[in-house]
Amino acid sequence: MKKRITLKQIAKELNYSISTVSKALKNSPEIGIDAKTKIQAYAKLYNYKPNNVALSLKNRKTKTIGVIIPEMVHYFFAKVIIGIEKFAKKNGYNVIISLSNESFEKEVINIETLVDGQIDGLIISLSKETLLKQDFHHIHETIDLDIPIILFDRISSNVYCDKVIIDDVEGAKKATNHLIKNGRKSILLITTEDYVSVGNLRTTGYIQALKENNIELDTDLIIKVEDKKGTEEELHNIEERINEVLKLKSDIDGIFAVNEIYAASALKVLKKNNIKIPTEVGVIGFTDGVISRFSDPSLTTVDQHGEKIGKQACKLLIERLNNTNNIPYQTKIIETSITIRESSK
Amino acid sequence: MKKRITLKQIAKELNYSISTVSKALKNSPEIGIDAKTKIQAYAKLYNYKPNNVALSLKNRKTKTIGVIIPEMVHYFFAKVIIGIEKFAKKNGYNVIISLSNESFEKEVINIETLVDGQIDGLIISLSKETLLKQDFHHIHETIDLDIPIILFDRISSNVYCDKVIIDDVEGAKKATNHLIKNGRKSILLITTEDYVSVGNLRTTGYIQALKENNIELDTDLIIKVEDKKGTEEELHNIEERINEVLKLKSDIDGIFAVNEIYAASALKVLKKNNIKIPTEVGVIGFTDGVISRFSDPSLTTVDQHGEKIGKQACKLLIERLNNTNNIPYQTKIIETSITIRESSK
DNA sequence: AAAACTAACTATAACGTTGTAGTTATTTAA
DNA sequence: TTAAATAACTACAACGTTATAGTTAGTTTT
Repeated sequence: MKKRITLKQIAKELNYSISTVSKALKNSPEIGIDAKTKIQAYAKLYNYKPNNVALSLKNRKTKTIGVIIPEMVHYFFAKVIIGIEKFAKKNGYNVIISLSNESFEKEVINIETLVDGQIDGLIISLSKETLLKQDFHHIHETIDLDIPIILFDRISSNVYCDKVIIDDVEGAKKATNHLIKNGRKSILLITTEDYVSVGNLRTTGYIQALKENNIELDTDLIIKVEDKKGTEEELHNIEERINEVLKLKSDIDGIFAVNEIYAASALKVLKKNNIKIPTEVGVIGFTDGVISRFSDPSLTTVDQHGEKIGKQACKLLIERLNNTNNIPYQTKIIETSITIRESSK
Repeated sequence: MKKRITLKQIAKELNYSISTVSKALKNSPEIGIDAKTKIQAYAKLYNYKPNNVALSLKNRKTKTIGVIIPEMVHYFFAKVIIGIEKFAKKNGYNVIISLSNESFEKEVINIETLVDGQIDGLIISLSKETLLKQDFHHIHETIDLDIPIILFDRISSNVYCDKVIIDDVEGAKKATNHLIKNGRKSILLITTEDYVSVGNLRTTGYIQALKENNIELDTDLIIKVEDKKGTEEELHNIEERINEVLKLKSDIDGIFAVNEIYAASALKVLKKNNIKIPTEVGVIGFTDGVISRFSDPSLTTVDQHGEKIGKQACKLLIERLNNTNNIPYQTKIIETSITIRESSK
């Protein structure tokens, strides 16, 4: 009903010019005390708020940050968004969220729509398909348009921009070492195919940890999962493979899974085989999500501190937006930490 | 580097007026074929895209929908957002997401920022604090400003607007009936304090189901949890209370929990007491999330179909945005369904 | 008392678009 | 052959804001 009031209307009503009203509301010294009080009172009464769209047009900035993530139903990404949102709000920025749904095409479309004047900068975690294709033209084009991009977690060394990642190698090493310190020697790794950068790096960390502890690498102890969509049958398939390896290698005393779903699957298979956790086999996952917390036994995990990652990404972006002179690109590494629960001890 | 090109620049470069360029790109019959081809080719070459901010200002609509949810790390809300996002994109709308974090104050601030010209309409699930306070002035003010609001899930009958909900009473009834049909008679209810609307309604459904099956209501079988933030100790507290009741009432053969966290807690306590699931006690939760799917045994749940809710909410909103003549407010009810898993059979 | 200054305003342009209302030539009708 | 019609454009205003550059009237300086 009562539409939002504009400067024009105030000006007309109080018989001042638009400029006077604008300046009075900004408390400019150019304006006399009488006019100021009158205008400010009127504005307050009618709850004047400047129209942000007009401001965006004038200032050529929207004070909005776009975020594109591969999926929503994922503890880690949800946490990252919380971090971004908090930091953004605190600095007067809004956040638009888009989902690529792990699809290259959707990622491209999302970027295009957002770049059409909606946002000042972007924070992106690349989709699996993009990583597989190694096609980053959409990212490059956006950067060329002078719209800064921050990549997090799912990054590529072929893109030059600011990045926020965890040290996946280090995290995986910590996880593996944790199991080794518990006296475990035959550790099963459940990871993804190599094209998923994080899976790849975590595999590397696992291998390094073994080497540093003089444990010989047994490739039969590595399960690489074709990681598409988490359908029921795919899940079943994973369990099947874990089961097979477990039968084949009866001396397995530890399992390191590169995400919590694989870790939960491992728990299930172990329990089905009446293998005691953690006494006979210790299990550790990656990503400290709800599944880990509520599984039985609860899962020891490598915590990625998603909220910190989000905050850092947002910070990098806002810094870049405020600095017209080009600062060199940075890659920030967020420390992981291990949360020890029942599945290992 | 290469900033986005505008109509003005094209006009200057090709020696036409801005209007001509604008019309040529819209394929207006007013413009000659020569000019059209030249202008369109040039625009394509330089990848002209209209500036959305300018369009928003001109059209007084932003083609953006604001969404405010109480929390992000929650399967149900994540699913709702997916539904909203999909439907919005398909209809040329973008989605801005804000988090109220269950706080009344944040909810108010979020609405204020979004309403400042950023969005055409809002989709909101109210925070617990708002529901407790019963203060809806911010919602009313927004509606007064002619900005349509759709409420979902956490609604209030004191607000007049479009709403999308599930039939919580019906869903709880279904759940309770499911247990009863399995021959269970002494069913423990784990619910929230009454001010949380959904908890309240689900309690009602439970009571109704008992009544319809001529089972006498035993209030000792109802645990009402003070539902604040899911801290570790609060969780522990819940488990403690379940344990007590279980000890006290040894004939309990079914448990209905109004969310999946309570259900998971119940599972834990049962297992600790060596009570067989589902043979001795059947368990059913509400919300079909990851916890239910990955728990052991996996949890039977009432599926709220969050994505459908999101889609419906978005549909209602867009319909209202397209219809200037006031249609009466609607409340859409999304059917729940039961997903049967190992915890009941 | 003319020149310089200042206080308190207003006009204008610009951000990028688009729709309406002109303005030219050129062609057609009477 | 003059009026009317048409094709192919351009000018202008408006969306809401702000910064820059005026414009007044009144006050100070000399």
